[in-house]
Order: sequence, then C-alpha cells, then structure tokens
Amino acid sequence: MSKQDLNESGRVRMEDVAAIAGVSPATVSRVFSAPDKVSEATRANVISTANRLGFHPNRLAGSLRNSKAKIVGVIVPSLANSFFAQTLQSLSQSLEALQYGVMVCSHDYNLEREEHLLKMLFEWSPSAVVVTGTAHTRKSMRLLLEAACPIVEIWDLDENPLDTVIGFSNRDVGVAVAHHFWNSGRRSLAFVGRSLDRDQRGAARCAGFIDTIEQLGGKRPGVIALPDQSTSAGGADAFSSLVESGVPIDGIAFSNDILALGGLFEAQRRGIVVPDDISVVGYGDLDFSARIYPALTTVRLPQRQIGECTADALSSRFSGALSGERRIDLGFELIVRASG
Amino acid sequence: MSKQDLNESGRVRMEDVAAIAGVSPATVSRVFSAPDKVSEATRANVISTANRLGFHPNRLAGSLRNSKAKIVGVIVPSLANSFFAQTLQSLSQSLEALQYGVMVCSHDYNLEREEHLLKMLFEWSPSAVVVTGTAHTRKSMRLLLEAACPIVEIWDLDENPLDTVIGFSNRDVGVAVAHHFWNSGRRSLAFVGRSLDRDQRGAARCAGFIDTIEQLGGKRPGVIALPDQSTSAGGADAFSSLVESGVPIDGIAFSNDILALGGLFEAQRRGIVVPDDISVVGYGDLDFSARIYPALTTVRLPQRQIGECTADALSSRFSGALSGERRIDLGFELIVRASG
DNA sequence: GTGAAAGCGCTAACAC
DNA sequence: GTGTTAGCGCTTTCAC
Repeated sequence: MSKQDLNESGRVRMEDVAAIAGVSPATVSRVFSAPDKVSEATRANVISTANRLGFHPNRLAGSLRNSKAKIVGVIVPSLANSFFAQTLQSLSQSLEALQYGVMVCSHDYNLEREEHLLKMLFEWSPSAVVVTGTAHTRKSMRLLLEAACPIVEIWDLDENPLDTVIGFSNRDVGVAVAHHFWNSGRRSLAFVGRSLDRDQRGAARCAGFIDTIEQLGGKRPGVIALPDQSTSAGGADAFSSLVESGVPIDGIAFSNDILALGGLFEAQRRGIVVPDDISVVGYGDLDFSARIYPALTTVRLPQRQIGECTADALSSRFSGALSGERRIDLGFELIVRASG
Repeated sequence: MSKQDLNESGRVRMEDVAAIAGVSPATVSRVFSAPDKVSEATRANVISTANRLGFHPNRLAGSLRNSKAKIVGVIVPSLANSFFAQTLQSLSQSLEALQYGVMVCSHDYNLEREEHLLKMLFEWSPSAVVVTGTAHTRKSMRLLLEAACPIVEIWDLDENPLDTVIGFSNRDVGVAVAHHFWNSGRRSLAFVGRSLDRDQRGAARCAGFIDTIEQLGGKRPGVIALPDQSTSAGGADAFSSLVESGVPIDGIAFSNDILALGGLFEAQRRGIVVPDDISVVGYGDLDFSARIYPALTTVRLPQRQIGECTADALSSRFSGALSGERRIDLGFELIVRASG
C-alpha cells in the first residue's frame, strides 16, 4: 500500500493510521499524547501501523486545537555574540529533549525591534518566551505582561522580574572590578565599552564601576564608548586614545575580552607594560583569555547555566508548577590572572 | 469595549474584527493576505478596527489551513560556533524581513541526531529547511529527498546538490593552503583538526591538503586529530606533540584560527620562531587573527553571504521561481600575513 | 467587491 | 479502554 492510497493529500494523518489499525482517531491521538490511557495491545498495534505508514503528527493541527504550540520563542541581541550563543546552545539542547521547537530571533541591540519580534512570536502561540535583559520599551513591556505564557528574562537581574528572571547582576560585575582595581592600588581608571544606549548590560557594568570608584573616594573614571560591535580593533583604538589623552591611566576595565585583547596588543606595540604601567581587566573569560600574554584577568560568566536553568524553570512551569523561584542569581566569578 | 466581551477565549479573532467592522471574516482575511482584492474603503475600515481591537492573526490556524507554516527550519552543528552563528544571524535577519519564523536546532556534530531534528522540523510543515553540510545519514537523505519544501544545504558544496547547495568547497581550501605552503618552500607539513568523523568539512579540507601535497610529490603530511571542540588549548597541545614527535616540521595547517592561536602561543613559549622555524596557517579569519603577533595567515570565509544568499534563494523559491541556481559557490580567500 | 460554507488535522469532553 | 462529536481560527473556492 502506498501513501497515495490513503487520501488526497500525500500526508499520512491520524485518521489513516486509525482506519488501518482498526481503531478511532481519538485512540491514535491518545497513543501519542497520553499512552497510559490506552491498553498495551492497542498501543502496540497503533504504534506499529503508524511506523509502517511513516506517520508523523501534524503539530500545527494539535497546537491549534490546544491554543498552544510546543514552541519557545527566544530573543537575543545578537546570534553572533558568543555569550548569547552559548546560552542559546544549552537552552535549545535542553528544550529539544522536551520536544519543544525553539524559534530564535535577534534584535541587533535595538529595543524597538524587540517589539516587532515579540508580536511575531506571540502569533505562534508559543509555550514560553525568553528575552534577553530587563530593559524593554513600554509597548514590549505591555506585550510581555499580557502574554498568555511564561516569560523569562535572562542575562541580567538588576530590575524587578516581570515574571521570571535568570542571570546575574551586571552592575555587581562593575562593582567587583572596581574593588579589584582599588585594592591593587590603582587610582586613575577608565572604562571601555560599547555605546551605552546600545548595550544596557554594558551600561550597568559601567555604572557599577564608576559609582563604586566614586564611593571609595576615587576620581571618576573616564569612559570610552565605542560605536560598533566589539572588536579587538576597537579595543586597540580605545587604548590608544586613552594613552594619548594626556591623562595618566593605570587601570582599564574593558567591557569584554575581545576589546581587552585589542588593548593588550596595542600596549605591546607601544612598549607599555601590562600590568606594571597599566592594569587591564576584561569580561567573559573567552577561550584565549587564559593563554594570551599576559594572561587576562577577567570575569567568568554562567553562560551555559543560564540556558540550562531557563530550560529547567520552563520545564517545571510546563508541567504545572505555578511558581518557583522568580529571581535566580547564577553569579559570576572574577578570575585574577597576570594582566591586572 | 473590552476584549473579554468578544468571545470566551481572551483572544481577538478575525471573526471579532469582522463582526465589529461589519464585514465577513473572509474579507478580513483578504485584507491581510490579499489586500488588493478588497476595496480601499473596506480595507481602511478593517485595518482600523483590527488595530483598535489589538488583533493579531493566529498563525497556527492559517498555517494549518494552508498546510504550510511560514517557518524555516535550520540545523547547524553548533550554535556556539562563531562561523555558523554569523551565517545564522544574517539568515534569520533576512528571513524576519520576509515574515518567516526561524526554528533552529543543533546536532552537536552528530549526524544521527540530525535525523531526529529533521523529523521534528517537518512536523511543523516548514516552508523550507536549511541544513549544514552535504553529509547526511541514509535516513536523513531520504527525509530530505521526500520533503514537501525546498531544502538548502549550506557551508559545503563538494557533493552533488540534493536540491540547492550554497557555500564553498572545503576541499579546495585544503588545496589552496597546500599550494601556499609548497610555493613558499615548506616540505615537512602537518594538519591539525578535530576528530575527522566529527567534522566532515574539516575532513574535506584535510583531504584536499594531503592529496595536493602528495600530488606535488611531497611527503604525506602528518595529521593530528583533536577529540574535543576547537580550543586554543587543543592547538597548543597539538603543536607540542608535533614538535616533540622527533619528525622535523616546517609548516602546520590548523583547521581553524582558535587552534592556530594556541599553536602560536605554544611556539612563543618554546622559543620557536614563526614563520622562520615553522610556518602557520589558520582558517576562518577571526577578529583577532590580523592583530596577533605574528599576524595569522588564514582563510576568509563568506559566512554572512551564505546566510544572505540562502535567504535570497528561498525568497525567490517562495514567490514561485521553480529553479534558479542549484549550486552557488561563494568562494573563499587566502589571506597571507606574517605567520606563513 | 463581498459573503457563505467547508475543512485543514488534531484533541478533549463526553458517552458507553 | 475506546468511540463520537465538536471545534480550534483561518483561508478559499464558489456564488452573488
């Protein structure tokens, strides 16, 4: 028997399986979504006919009926950013195991675009939506609050949770780095990051850094805001302009390790010794950070844990748990190496 | 009027918009999917009521009806790999503009898993499926061939296309690197990559490299296959074992820049001069590759173009084009710098 | 240019 | 434990 004999469309439906197995469509449905409500024998029979016919359930139909699709929408600022990519990787792997499809999109650090993406995602009746950060436009906020599914905000927890928030405090990273410089006697500091309205988490780190130094009685650190994506070229340029500004500097906090790497290269090129002349700290503990010379002092982030923890939280929400932790702090770790 | 007055479910449906706008549901549908079949006045009226009520179409319903969802499924080996991440970023941005949702999954370099992912994706009746590479299991091949939608294979084009293939020849990268070493007088060579059954594209580069050297009459290069993900630690270890093997080496082709970076660090640590003692070539032209010392000779890849080109190809397929190019070679570029 | 009606494939009440 | 029935919200002929 070929598939074409079953019905007009080429697709094998539950009805076809049911007809051939000699049961009702409802029974076939139960075999797949509530197997224990079906007798051993029937189940085996149905499963074997289904396999024989090459049956695959049409998830659109089931989802429409349930007013809910086994889809989790995820919005990240950029897929090309290795931090979010790792979180996404662990999140999607965990969700696959639960049979959820992951619909991803990136807003390219533009919160207005987040709004459109949210609207689009909600049109699919997702089972949950995961967004990056706690900063949203007013309209996004409204969409998120009115959503008919769990919402998880990841990678930052400086604000009150809308629903569930999983990450660490970016502000506290800035605070920790500030204390580190201060304790090692550095007093003339600077922060190098992306244009701050384009990177809220970077801005939070920067604010934590500056506020802490001022509270400790230090001179307010200078800030260099790079226009583009973080590249080592940007880090090198920032380093140069800091050195050439005339203001003596003895410590630079880079908003990530790529930038810091560029700074280190530029220091080497100029014969400036790190950390003797200038102390350098990064963020992210990238692959190369431990191996460059001098080895980079940096902040290690719970990238993969954020993904796994989000999947766990969603999993328990899906299976009925009404609450659970609403604010999960996964922390971070200052890794002190040779550079500062 | 509140949304709750419209119907039992809290959701605003076309029917609700139709009732309030004083037209039939069919007209509302046409306003959204075939606006020119509706009179100017009716259209304006419907759109304003839709906005007023906060109507958003339920894509599950529309997709079910059409037996096709505006979803493109994408399978990559890993989301955390910056090469694929960039392709994915450009692909998803282009598809978003066309109002397609992107469902991503990764098989973690395990082709058996690709099979499961394909099955899962097809259950959503996607408009297209994009897979990475041209190596697939027999069953995956079957699924792909029988698919009711366009299939695009990306990032490699060494095999005959199943449907459409967009990328460059990984084998030719190996060939180009081999010629580069040969022309600069290097005769004692080695290739460092991941375990080859875990990385088909790396294996293709390796094969191209080795075959070319042998054809040129050179000694068959040694191969070091690393077990894990590519890390600079792995590159450093490989470099060490090559140097300690007793066989003199004057050129190493690393399967990517991260590995090469590790090799360069290890050379520096051991006082081996690159490229005088050993010449080093990478793959990928990562951000830092131009800025490390010595600047890395490497291969620049069309990461973003692959994504954009795939979106373009799909876009024309969606709008009815039956064929078009079936094999799109985006090429690559050997970037010669100081390291080799 | 617009409406009426059928149905995409599945699932959850509800009967038996 | 299994079948019957109705309907999720949209689109799309086919009439008018």
